[in-house]
Amino acid sequence: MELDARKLGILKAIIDEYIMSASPVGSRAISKLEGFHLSSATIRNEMADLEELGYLEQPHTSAGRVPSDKAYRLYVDQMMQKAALSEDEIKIIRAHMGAKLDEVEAVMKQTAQALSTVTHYTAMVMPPMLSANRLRHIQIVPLREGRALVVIVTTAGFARDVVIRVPEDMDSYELERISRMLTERFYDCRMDHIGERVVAEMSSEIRDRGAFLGSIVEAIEHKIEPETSNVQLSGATNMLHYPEYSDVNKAKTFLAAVEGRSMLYDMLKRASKLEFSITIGNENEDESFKDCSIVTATYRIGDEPMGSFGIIGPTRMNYGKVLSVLEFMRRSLSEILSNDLDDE
Amino acid sequence: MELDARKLGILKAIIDEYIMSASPVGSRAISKLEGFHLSSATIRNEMADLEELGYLEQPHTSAGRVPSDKAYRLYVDQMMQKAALSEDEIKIIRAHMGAKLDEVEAVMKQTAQALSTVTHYTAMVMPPMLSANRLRHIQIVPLREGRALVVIVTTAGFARDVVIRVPEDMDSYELERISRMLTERFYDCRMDHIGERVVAEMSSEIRDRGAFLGSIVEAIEHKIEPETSNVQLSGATNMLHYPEYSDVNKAKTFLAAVEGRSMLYDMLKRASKLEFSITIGNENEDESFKDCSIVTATYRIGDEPMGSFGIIGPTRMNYGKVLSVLEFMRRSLSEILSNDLDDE
DNA sequence: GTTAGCACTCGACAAAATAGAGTGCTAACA
DNA sequence: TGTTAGCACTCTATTTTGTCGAGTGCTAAC
Repeated sequence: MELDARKLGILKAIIDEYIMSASPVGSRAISKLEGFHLSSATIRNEMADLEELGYLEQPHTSAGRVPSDKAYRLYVDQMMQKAALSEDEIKIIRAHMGAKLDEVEAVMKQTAQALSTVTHYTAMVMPPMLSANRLRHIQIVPLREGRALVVIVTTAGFARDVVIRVPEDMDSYELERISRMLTERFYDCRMDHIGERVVAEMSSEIRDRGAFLGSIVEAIEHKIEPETSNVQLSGATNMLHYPEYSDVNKAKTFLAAVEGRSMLYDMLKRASKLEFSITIGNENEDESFKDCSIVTATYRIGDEPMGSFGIIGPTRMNYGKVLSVLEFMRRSLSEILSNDLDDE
Repeated sequence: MELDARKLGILKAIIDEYIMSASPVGSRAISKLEGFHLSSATIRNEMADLEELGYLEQPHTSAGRVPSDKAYRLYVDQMMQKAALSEDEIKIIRAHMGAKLDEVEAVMKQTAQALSTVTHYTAMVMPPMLSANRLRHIQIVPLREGRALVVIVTTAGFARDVVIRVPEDMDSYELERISRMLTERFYDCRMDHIGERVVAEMSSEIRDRGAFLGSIVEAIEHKIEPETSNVQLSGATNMLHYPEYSDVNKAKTFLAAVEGRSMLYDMLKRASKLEFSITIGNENEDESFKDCSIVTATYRIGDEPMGSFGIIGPTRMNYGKVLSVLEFMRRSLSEILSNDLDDE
């Protein structure tokens, strides 16, 4: 038995219907649809076949049928059509992304909010990696005895800071001197090259300060990547609208998984290697997302991938719409951030 | 009719019972309690009185009775006894607060987690105000044309940054010069005094740069206060354990109110004027917290109040325990942050 | 002032009845 | 051979009904 055009059509119709209604689809509903001139009995036969092939599932005898993860995968890969954004949706996004984009943090937050508002799902956004940014300034500020704060500023207007230990015998003048030297020497150097260059160029010069320089390099490399707490999350409660989560326990599992944000961080990190990615239900590694689909996109500045963002929704998600939204947002984001970086 | 000792005792027993069980308390349950040698009929009479006085409510004829907000208020003000922390609880807190407290951000996060884990309610923590901190360093780093990043470092190892506009004709040397001058001049100055001192001492000197200095001052004053997004939240999903929130809609309202964190920010801000505060049910201004009680505490460094944190739970909250936990945490926090500031 | 007794109320829960959506199978049809 | 009408059957969701028990308020007696 194979998947001929008619079966495919029926499957698509079932999925579309189920995405709308969230309740099992029966043969009669399909047979009454425009475009099929088949009786419900015929549809029933086809549905039985589709079930045998693993594309449909029956919650119990005599309910309608529900698409399996396998069906969604097929749908996403071959049958789905992208849904253009409506005027209203574009308006909502513009409202969030307009004006005052001075701080990148704010851009990320607005992005997350726009995404969750437009899609009615849960949105997550990871801020840009600093790798492709260039260094503007390093400042080592002595705090209390034995501690200093390293502040690093990059082209895009990011400041990152981290507390390091300093040798007791190092006074504030020396720290200032080192700050100035590092800034001068590595001005406009790509952030992800600083580490090796420091090691290569400087180890010979300041031999007895090796350990100290090491800790600065470590700090820099560590701060290139965003942190868990920087992942913006928005609309987690949107999930409670959906019948899938009317059971409080399911809701709890989902919300708890999302609350820590470290799982989201990992997912976005992994996703940043791809332009777009879709993982459906059981394709998700984590148990708590077995009933969810996760769609992500990666935004770039120039050729460089900078970070990812995505949508988490029920497997019964409006994939077409979500993909369009992500694509739109990907472009806006790249634009906004490039402007921030280059001109204006 | 007045509230004699016996009525008070009965009311306290009812409240204690209801806090434990979450279900309406009947007269028999009370009469069987140690310490009352009264029949259920007598208790019933007293309960009828208490209801008339507004301390008890009846969900419907012939359920037991439930304490009103007024009753909780009385309970908290006069009858409650603090519950000492158990060994286990102290252990949990120590586990969170031990070690690696280099970054204040991390301390705040751990605090929130400790609070929510120990109490099983929702915890919120606001990071310290910078007002009492002293300036360590100001650096103005030119970014693209017409924009610069102001980075401010304070004694406690905080760095705050903000993008400002700079006059087109101002080059990086001048910015460096101004940075150095500001740092030297206001080194060790309290953050909340810098604004006025700049205005008082410097306006005459750099007359034509008034607007520019103004924007720096504004940036500093603005960044003294933490931002909405800095409020740490933990255990929001804990609320779903409680029968009060087994209704998905109630849960949704609560979680949505909490998700934005701006409401929490406002509450904590207001609370930072008091050592401790308890608001019960309807005492909360916001509609979404009408079924909650919120207990907050303010931590200090030396004499200076620095920030607040608190617990949100059902009105039927274990007030005694929560207060003890907050008190304990208030002390730990003050200690940890003082160490961070002063010695080590 | 306290208490035993009693009729009454009301929600929670379980069992039973009903409705309806959907299925699979068979036999007839084109 | 593929399609379809018809029908018996299955299963859930919903409603109805009945029962149980906790709790109350009131009265009368102690």
